[in-house]
Amino acid sequence: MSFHLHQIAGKNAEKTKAHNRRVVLGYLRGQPAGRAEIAKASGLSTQTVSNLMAELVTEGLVVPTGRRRAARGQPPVVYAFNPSGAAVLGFEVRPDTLTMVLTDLGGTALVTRQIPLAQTDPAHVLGQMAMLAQAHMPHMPVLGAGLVIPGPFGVDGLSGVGPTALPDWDPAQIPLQAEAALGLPVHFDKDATAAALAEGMAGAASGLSSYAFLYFGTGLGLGVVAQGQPIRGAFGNAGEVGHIIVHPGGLICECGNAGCLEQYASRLSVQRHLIAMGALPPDGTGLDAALVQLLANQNQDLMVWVDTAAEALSRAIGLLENLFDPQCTVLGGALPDALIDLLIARLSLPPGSVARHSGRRNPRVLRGTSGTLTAAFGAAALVIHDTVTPRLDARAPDIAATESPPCP
Amino acid sequence: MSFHLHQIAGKNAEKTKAHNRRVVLGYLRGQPAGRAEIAKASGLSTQTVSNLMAELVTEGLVVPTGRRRAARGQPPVVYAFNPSGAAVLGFEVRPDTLTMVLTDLGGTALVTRQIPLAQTDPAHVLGQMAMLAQAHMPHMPVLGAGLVIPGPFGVDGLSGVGPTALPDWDPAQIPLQAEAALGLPVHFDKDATAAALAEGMAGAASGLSSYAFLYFGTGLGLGVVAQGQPIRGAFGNAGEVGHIIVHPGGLICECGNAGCLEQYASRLSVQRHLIAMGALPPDGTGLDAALVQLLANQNQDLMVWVDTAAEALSRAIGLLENLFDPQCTVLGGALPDALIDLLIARLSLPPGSVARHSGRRNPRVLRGTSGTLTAAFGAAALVIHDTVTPRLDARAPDIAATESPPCP
DNA sequence: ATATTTAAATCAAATGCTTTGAGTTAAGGC
DNA sequence: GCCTTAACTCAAAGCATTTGATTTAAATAT
Repeated sequence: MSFHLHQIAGKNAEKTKAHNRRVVLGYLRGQPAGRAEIAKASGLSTQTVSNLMAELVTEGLVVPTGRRRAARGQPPVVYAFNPSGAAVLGFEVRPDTLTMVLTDLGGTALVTRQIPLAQTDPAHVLGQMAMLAQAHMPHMPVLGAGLVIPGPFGVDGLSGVGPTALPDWDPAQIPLQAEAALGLPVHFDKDATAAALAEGMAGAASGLSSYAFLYFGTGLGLGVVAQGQPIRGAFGNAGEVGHIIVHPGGLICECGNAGCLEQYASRLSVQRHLIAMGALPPDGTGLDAALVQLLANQNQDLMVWVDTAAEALSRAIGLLENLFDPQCTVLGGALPDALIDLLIARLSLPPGSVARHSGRRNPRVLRGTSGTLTAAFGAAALVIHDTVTPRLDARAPDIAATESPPCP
Repeated sequence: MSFHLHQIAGKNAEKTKAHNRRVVLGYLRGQPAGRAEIAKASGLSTQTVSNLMAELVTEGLVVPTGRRRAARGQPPVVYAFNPSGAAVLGFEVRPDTLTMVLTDLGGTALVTRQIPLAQTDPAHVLGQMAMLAQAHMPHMPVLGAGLVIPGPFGVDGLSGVGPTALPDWDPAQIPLQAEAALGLPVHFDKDATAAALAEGMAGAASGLSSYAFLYFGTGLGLGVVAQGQPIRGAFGNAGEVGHIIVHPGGLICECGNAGCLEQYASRLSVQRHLIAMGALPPDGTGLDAALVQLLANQNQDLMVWVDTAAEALSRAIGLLENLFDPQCTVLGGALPDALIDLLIARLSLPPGSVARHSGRRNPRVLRGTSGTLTAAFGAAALVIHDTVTPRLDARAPDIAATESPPCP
């Protein structure tokens, strides 16, 4: 899988059927419904929906839940999406850890495993992944695997440095190698984008078609879903929010900028702050426990950081609102819930934002799924998303096709 | 047309054919090709491509350009996209002016008209539009009309104020009314998004699938195309770049923010600066002529503005790069070419950007189409884009469908 | 109670496109 | 000249959706 949209593929009857299956599944994931309702919503004939439903029931992806007696007429047989009908794998690779989750189609964890990584070369890690997967194969069918790593990919001065560096992980090669190693279709993406999809599937953004997800990993990531589709950009690096400048002339970042958001609002930044204040040992261990503790005590050192971080985040969220016009912005990832809640409470969002819309139905900012497994669940969500969301298929270029013509 | 992606529609044989037509046309718009090549690129059979081509040739959208003798085997008959095969209309409505362009499918102008608007109520303006269209109907088929207005739509404190306000122009109603008035399919969007599509069709971004277009209108707009699709956001307000904060604590903007980009880099900002410097009469007339003149003289007052604007733009472009990961960022719109060139020359882009990518093939920033007709051409581009780009069709909700479930 | 109305679901063609496989045409290479 | 390669065409087959007539089942009216 590459990130450029090379050439959109043509369709035939089979592709059309696959599309319609996704339409039906996607609708049913939102709410249980009878066949006639689905037909009306999708524009398909009831007969077609009947045929598809019969297949989906056979496969176990959908289950009838009895008749609904509502108005006149024969009451419809209501069908519901069956999360237990199949499973998916999600892998998150970080320089020091490999995380695997096995979830059902609802995103509910069946198995979670974390193992430390001594080496980070793809061959070794893929071997570990295959081993883990082998050891936890469920009885239900496994539809595919998601694989996420921290971004950005292939950026001078950003990718090779810092604690998230994974050398030799080429986005163009890895998915194919992973498919070979796992024997499953593999969906590859960066952690924040995947985490955003997870949030849209079962979390705070469920049911939304346009939203932004700020992901606290080591740094700060961003996944944006616009009109139901994740934004990936030309090289899969969209959403590199950690290095947007919120304080011109502010703290120097290793990326070369001054005043990067990540310097003010990230795990690393709070860790550094607490070490400097003597609230954490110099090696920075025990951050999560300390955060919970300090938060409970309303520790002033922490509050100082919260205010600074909230100011920086407010600017960033204002930006995201004006650039992406999301239904809402969600904050989640590897920080304690209570801390994220506090950050949200301390936000002062800029007034000049398209988020102040008369048609708005959602809060501007919400807390999403927290915890260190967020990205791995996101990886699983990549597969689920692919299963239930209609899409435009791309075709890989065959022979030395021009990848992107030069800007004239 | 609404901006929420309500529910994706199912496909049948006819829809499939329409999709495949777009695939073929889209490929041919990039480069002339033989049928076998198109088949290979699209994954369709040669027979299908043959059938589609026969239709497209009959309709005049595609023309054979002779055989290409290349390697062994029977030389392919090469077909080219025929821009003259049909025409499209583009309308731009501003509070004081209605602009219409009639272009061929290559985006080349056949007719351009501007008329002043005394009233801005939709009924009157739609009447004027119908009148203009009527008066300039070409002999070739007209595929549709694009209609653009300045954004944002429905935003408290932004939409109703300032020189771009068009009260009573409801994005949910206008397209339908326009279709009735014109008797053509109408594509509605905000000016900058449409202008971006135009740039991707024939301008600096042609052939690119991910790019950002900064549009100098009265204020400063942004259109973003990601993976071939324009980003519109939940309410069609994505790309409201004028009100992102580039100078925290800087100049007060009427939106309520301090330090908005628009205060530093826009027609209004340079106009205000030149008036303050006495280089322009207090009513601000004659801006364009003055700009050309002052530029030729390397006027110091103007240079001061250019440096300030370039600094603000550099920050904004850095942001866009990190958030959208475009192949390049294009600057265009209602400023003289030479001034845009100078702005680009004076940029100092931040180093911490995913644009510093090893796979990069395009300049980070380019000048695009300038002139006051940019947005109207963009409106026309909406129709052309729709004609040649495969898409996921949405279905309008039928009866009291939940438009967007509340963020839980 | 019984008949009527309304709506869902099924059955059995029919329809629309795409694909397949055999055959034809036109060029380069030996 | 003959073989190979590749593009293209023709006719039949295949796949999935649609259409129109029927059946089923509940709410309402008589």
